[in-house]
Amino acid sequence: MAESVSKHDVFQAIADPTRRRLLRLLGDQEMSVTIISGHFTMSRTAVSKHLRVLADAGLVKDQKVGRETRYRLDPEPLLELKKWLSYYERFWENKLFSLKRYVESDDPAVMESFPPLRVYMENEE
Amino acid sequence: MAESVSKHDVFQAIADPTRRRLLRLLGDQEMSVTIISGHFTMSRTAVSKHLRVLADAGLVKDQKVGRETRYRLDPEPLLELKKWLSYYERFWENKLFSLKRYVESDDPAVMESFPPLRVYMENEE
DNA sequence: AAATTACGAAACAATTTGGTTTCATTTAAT
DNA sequence: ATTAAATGAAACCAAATTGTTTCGTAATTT
Repeated sequence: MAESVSKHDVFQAIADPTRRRLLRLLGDQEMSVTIISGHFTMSRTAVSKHLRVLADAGLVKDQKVGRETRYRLDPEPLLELKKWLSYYERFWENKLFSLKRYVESDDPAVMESFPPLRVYMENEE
Repeated sequence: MAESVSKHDVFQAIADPTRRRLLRLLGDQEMSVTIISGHFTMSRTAVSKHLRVLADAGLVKDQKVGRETRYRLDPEPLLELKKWLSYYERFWENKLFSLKRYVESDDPAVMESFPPLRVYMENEE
């Protein structure tokens, strides 16, 4: 299961809004480059380059069929993102959730569910 | 709950590996700019600019304390990412999970759990 | 066989990004 | 009152990003 080191990483790949639109589009259906670029105002070549970035990140796969190249979504690399995000779950669970309760409750006792404020330390790590 | 339109979006903000390291660092503890930049080889000013990008995306909050500026994580904007990602859950649940079962099972009957291949249509949307 | 279609490569340009060094300002320490 | 520390703003630079147009090539139609 060796993760091949891709030229572009997922974080980089999804940073661009056009590429996020592409992923959505290809989630519905496999499509040729010309059909895909019909959904955008930019040139076909520009779309093609975005597809290349997505392919380098492993987010899409391409397949030659006759003279056309069809792209389809491969969501697998998004698992890395999911994993990265999961680290921050605890912050939502602790801080934000209790904050929401506090804001919505009007009950000062709820304040106790807050974790103590962190102390600023000079020598961390 | 009007989402203020931030100058930088979350996707953009987390695209840079340095900024992802910053988020991790600030998750542990609130810190001053000097202390933070002590964790990086680049200049303090460079780190400061990364912090600015994160702040523009709402991912960190800053607070002036005397002559120093302390930054802390604000994970809330990551919920947008989580929401975006959730769209792709169905793909993992369908395609990948069944693929994994297929690959690992050696049982050709498992093949039936695959959804039919999508037909290429000229006129979508 | 000739024309058309689908596509990527290449060269180019504008803008953004990610870094630097220098400088001014505010606050704290001596 | 000076000096030192903490920081952001500004000017600058190299490289990457995002787009364009032009061209060549392979496959399909006519």
